[in-house]
Amino acid sequence: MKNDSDLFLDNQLCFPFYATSRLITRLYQPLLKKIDLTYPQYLVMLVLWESDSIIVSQLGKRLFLNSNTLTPLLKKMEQKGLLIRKRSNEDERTVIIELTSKGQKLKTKATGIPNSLKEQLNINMPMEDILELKKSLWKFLGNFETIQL
Amino acid sequence: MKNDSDLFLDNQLCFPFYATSRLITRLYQPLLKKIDLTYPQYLVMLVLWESDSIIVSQLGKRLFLNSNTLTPLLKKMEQKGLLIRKRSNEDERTVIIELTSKGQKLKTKATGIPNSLKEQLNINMPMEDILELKKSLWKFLGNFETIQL
DNA sequence: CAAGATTTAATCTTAAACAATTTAATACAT
DNA sequence: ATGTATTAAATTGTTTAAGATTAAATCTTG
Repeated sequence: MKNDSDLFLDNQLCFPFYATSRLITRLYQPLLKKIDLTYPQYLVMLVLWESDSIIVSQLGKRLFLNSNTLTPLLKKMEQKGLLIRKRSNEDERTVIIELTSKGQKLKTKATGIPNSLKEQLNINMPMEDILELKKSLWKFLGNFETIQL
Repeated sequence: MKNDSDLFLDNQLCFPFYATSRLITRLYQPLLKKIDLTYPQYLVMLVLWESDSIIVSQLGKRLFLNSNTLTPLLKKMEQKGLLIRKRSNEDERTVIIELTSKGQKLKTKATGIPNSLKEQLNINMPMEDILELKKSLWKFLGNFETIQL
């Protein structure tokens, strides 16, 4: 069952997920800087642009994040004027997040981002990095026997 | 070209990578705590267990990390006695990382981790989270038209 | 060989992540 | 109804992640 090769970095399925996630975030960074958002902040905005208003726990379920991450993040976004936080009247434990008009308007500026990113991917992503990751992912698609999460 | 649905969270390929990566790291955490490692520290150990000695820049290429992340990480691991850092004689700019015997020995304790993780996955990962991610990944495998990185 | 460019790691700063704990509100069981 | 459990968010402390800059060594090129 246990195998020495289980500990090879290239046999860890977790690693391409970890590395790809960070590389994509890096690509986003210059684009998001133009609208003064970080990547996790952008994810919050994506949710709010869909729903306008949501309680923290539901937002957390959507993004797989807890209040220990979300609370400081949302406070920062409130300071920027993108949203407001208020306790619910029905249940004082819950906090409702509401998009402000400034937050609404930001959506217009954001519409070009997905396409810009695709261009970024070709221009600024080092080709060796892409190949490395494609190789990793391909390996796992081609050979499930050695997968280690 | 631009489409309103481009900004739907569920159309972002980046998100399942980001979320899966964090969920896997969370699963690792209790297992790695037993051998006093964090997930990125574990990745460094995986590389060192393969090569015993490596310079920082090469390690960075392997893990897609720069010195601004690696230097503090490696210093912490040096304090734990897992490795030593020393300047190369041939090129004083480069820093060589070498596994200590303590670092070597840790490998034995780590051999069970990949299998333990698979059990963790079944026991401790909330099934709804897994289903959510499977749905996301499936969506992208099934429909490349709407992919937004 | 000397000036400028490049490489390598370290430093500084800001922002996420997340475990563990705390605080407050609500649900619930006897 | 009251004490106990549960839930929601916030707080605290530690570790990553990464942009921007710095400092030192090495390479390059005239």
